Amino acid sequence: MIFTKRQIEIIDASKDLIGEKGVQNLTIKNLAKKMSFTEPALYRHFKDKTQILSGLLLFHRKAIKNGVFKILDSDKNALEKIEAVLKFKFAHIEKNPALVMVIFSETSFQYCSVLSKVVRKILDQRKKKIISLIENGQNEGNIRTDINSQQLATIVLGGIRTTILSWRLSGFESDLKTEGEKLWETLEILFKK
Amino acid sequence: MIFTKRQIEIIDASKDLIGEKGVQNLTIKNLAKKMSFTEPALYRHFKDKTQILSGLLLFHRKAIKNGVFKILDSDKNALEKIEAVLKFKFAHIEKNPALVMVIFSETSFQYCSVLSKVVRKILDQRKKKIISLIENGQNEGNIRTDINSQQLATIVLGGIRTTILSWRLSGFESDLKTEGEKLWETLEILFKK
DNA sequence: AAAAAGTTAGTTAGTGTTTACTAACTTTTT
DNA sequence: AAAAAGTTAGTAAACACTAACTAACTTTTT
Repeated sequence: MIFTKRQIEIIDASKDLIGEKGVQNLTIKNLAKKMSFTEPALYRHFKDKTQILSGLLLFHRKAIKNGVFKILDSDKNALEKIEAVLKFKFAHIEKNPALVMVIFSETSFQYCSVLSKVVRKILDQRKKKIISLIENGQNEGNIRTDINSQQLATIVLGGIRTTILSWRLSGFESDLKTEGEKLWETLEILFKK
Repeated sequence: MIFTKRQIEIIDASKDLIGEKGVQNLTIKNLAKKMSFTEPALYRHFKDKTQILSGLLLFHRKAIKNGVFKILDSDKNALEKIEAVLKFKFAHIEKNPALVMVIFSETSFQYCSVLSKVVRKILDQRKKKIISLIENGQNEGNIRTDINSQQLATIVLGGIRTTILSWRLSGFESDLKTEGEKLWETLEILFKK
């Protein structure tokens, strides 16, 4: 999955369009206008619109993966890693609100098989990663073991989701970073042995 | 907010269409076909498409409200009420999957002010109700007080959200009821004093 | 009680706009 | 000179919605 310069420019413009007015604002026409060239020119770089959107998804997944990888590779304990990942994600999302809109739109993509597969894969991998982190924490003796890792992961993911949703419904005006920190405090208390 | 017979039929048909293939499957054309009459006839009953969708939202909110009201009015303690509300909601959603698709689409509606207001109001009220329930539980001494009600509500809502999302991504094949019960077990352990 | 007037709920036929996308041609880059 | 990246001008399909009309029923007037 290698993108050309222009493709990345287009992906970036798409992200901006979505950030401005949601997924339905990403039309070929608007995209061409934002890129300051004509609609057919876009098709020199992407086969169709779906490829642009899945490009956006994959491009950012790479970025997130890299960030998370560094954290997982560090010598922190599992609980600290979860904390770091959480904070990293909130920071990334605060910088790229458009991403949330795309990921949150599983609904819209549910019947566009290409996109729904991409989204599902991303969500799946994320869940697996959190589960294994929690299991590490349980083995280290930092996380309670009276609730299984799957269920604890549901709580983590849910907390993230709800926090981001509130932020979005506030028109991105509340402070996501602070809310993220509050969430972490709560999770820490709930999870500690 | 009173609906005629026909309006309720149309709302029901809308629900079915959305349930079949998502929100974007709800077009005037499809709706007319499902109702076995022509498109313009729809406009005899609803001013425009937005009114149909917000009708769907409001109609079901009423149903849910009634169900929840009975629970809140019962003589259970707060923790038991939360449990009952949770189970009631999972049951209602399992019966009406289309509803989730609409509510989950805050994204899609974010820039349609009429619908986003309706959705936001629903989510807001729900949150308030849960917060006050949790506070009751804290006063009764059944729910831990070292985490404030707002944060605990985030955890509850998040858990619900994630559970439903998993179910949806599984193509509605996993058993929502069972998953809901598992979630409750977890929440009960986490919340108890 | 009968005619006139109005209402309800449907029809046919169509509008204008937006959508993603394409064929054919031209310019720019290498 | 050839490939890459742009243009103009267009397509077909989908979209929400409307104008004009009508059959069947109800209400009002005489």
